[in-house]
Amino acid sequence: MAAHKPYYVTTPIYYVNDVPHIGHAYTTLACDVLARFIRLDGHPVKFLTGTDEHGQKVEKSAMASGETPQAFADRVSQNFRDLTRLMDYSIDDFIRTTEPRHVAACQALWKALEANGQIYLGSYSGWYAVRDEAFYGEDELTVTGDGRRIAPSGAEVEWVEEPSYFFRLSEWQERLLRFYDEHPDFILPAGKRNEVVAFVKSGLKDLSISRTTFSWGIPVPGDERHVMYVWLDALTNYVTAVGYPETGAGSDYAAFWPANLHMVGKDILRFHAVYWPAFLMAAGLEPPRRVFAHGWWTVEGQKMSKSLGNAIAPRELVETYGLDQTRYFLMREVPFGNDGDFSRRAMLQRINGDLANDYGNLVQRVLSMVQKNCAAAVPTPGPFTEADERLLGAARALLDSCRRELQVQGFHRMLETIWSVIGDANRYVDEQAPWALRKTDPARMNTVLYVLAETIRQVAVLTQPVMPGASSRILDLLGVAADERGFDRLGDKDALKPGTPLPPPQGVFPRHVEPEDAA
RNA sequence: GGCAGCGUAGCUCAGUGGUAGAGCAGGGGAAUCAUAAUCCCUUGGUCGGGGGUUCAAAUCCCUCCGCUGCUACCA
Repeated sequence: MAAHKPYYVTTPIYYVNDVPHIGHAYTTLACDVLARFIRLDGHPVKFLTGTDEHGQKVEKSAMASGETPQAFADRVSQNFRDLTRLMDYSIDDFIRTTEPRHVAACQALWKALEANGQIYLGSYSGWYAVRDEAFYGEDELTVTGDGRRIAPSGAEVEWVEEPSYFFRLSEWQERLLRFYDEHPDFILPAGKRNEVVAFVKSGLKDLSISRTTFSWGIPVPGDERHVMYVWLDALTNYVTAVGYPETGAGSDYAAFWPANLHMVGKDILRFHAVYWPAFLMAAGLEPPRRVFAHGWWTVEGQKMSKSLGNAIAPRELVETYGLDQTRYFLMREVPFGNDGDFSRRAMLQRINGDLANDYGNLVQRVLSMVQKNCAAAVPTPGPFTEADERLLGAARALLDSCRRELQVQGFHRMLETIWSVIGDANRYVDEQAPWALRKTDPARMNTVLYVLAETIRQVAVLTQPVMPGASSRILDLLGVAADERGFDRLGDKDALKPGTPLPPPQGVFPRHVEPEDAA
């Protein structure tokens, strides 16, 4: 396979009406881990996130706070940029749907659809809830005593009828089904795929793709009374960012499209797995290679909600537990794709058990012995025993297993695999008892400590995508230069060099003690 | 209502025909290099209930109970 195949991964663009919470942080984190992993594996990566800034809700929120929609969007979009810095996301681009490049791309895509006969003017009517920006079916509504109609969400609806452009989605049903069939891993996890297929099989209706009831959006080319439907606008960001409509040889589009992965929350799967590929195919463009729908977090067993006020701010987590710890927990605690629960107890278990005790203490106990007994330098190994080879072999096998897991977004299994080697290493320390060898067989002690240090190097290189800060400190402690930390250095020929001077070890993963307990 | 999925040790989950598993939690022990961390041993499950197929079922079929998701234009 091409060794330097480019990889393009995207987060959804976040709606500026929201305040960033753990859910946003989670989606982007998963992409970041993937992006970092693939870069370390030697591929060019484009990692995109951004904000979705159009729509009636934004218009209304802006008005309510006495701002122009643009000023409002500027202000709130910044919250998501700040999240990038807080979480140390290695993004390559941050797109905003109000940027000129995006307006141009949307209008170009619209024209392409129009030129292909995929758009027609009709009219849309139905019960509409302004608050929800959504139409509801007659059967979904309840009528109050005074004759008002209320949507399931509690919002009042009104009858509206407006001219609207439609996309011929109904014509794409068979093509989509064939596409799902030919690309069985297009939608992950598999359960979600089945839902989407069932939905498409149940029949597709044409999709209203323009609105006239508000103006904060991208004007429809040639009919400026209409603005584009928010999803057509929003989804297009993925091609905007690779320079669409410039698609020629040498363009970013040519290099990175189709995207390898759109990471999304399970609530917006349909837009990405049905409408988006249909839009693209209808415009003569290639659909993305994969859409992964991940699950939601609950907090201490309860659903996150505004009314409960229990949404977790990423900043609070990072300040309380540390960035690497937070990133590790989110990627390790829950099988990726499932819903999961965030609890203080589980967090502490991961921080103290997995990080402080297993990983951190392994590094500390090994490097302390090296510091004291090997003149503060990488020791010189003698011949390797079977046990030595076994541990080194397990460590060297990690890269392949990690690759395999990440190919299907198995973040938790990747970490599980790495931790099995950390467990092997701790057992090996106990079995070999280098503290006893110090007196009986110093040469053998050197070999044991070398094997351990090299195992830790392998592990630390591989934990970089999840915990960039801590992994980097561990590699510093091992005397590995900053430019020697790619996956291409995991082989034997780049193993630790005996004699390399090492700094005094410092704890990398402190135990977390509850402030109440400490007092 | 329809379609799909799930229900396995206290907790989170793996296991899809061949003598019930992991991590954490609980109990006992060893060691002392290390962030009192580590290592070993161990308690614990009639695999949601019932019926069936099979030499053999957590695993296949039927049925019942419970839970969840999807069932179009809300990020």
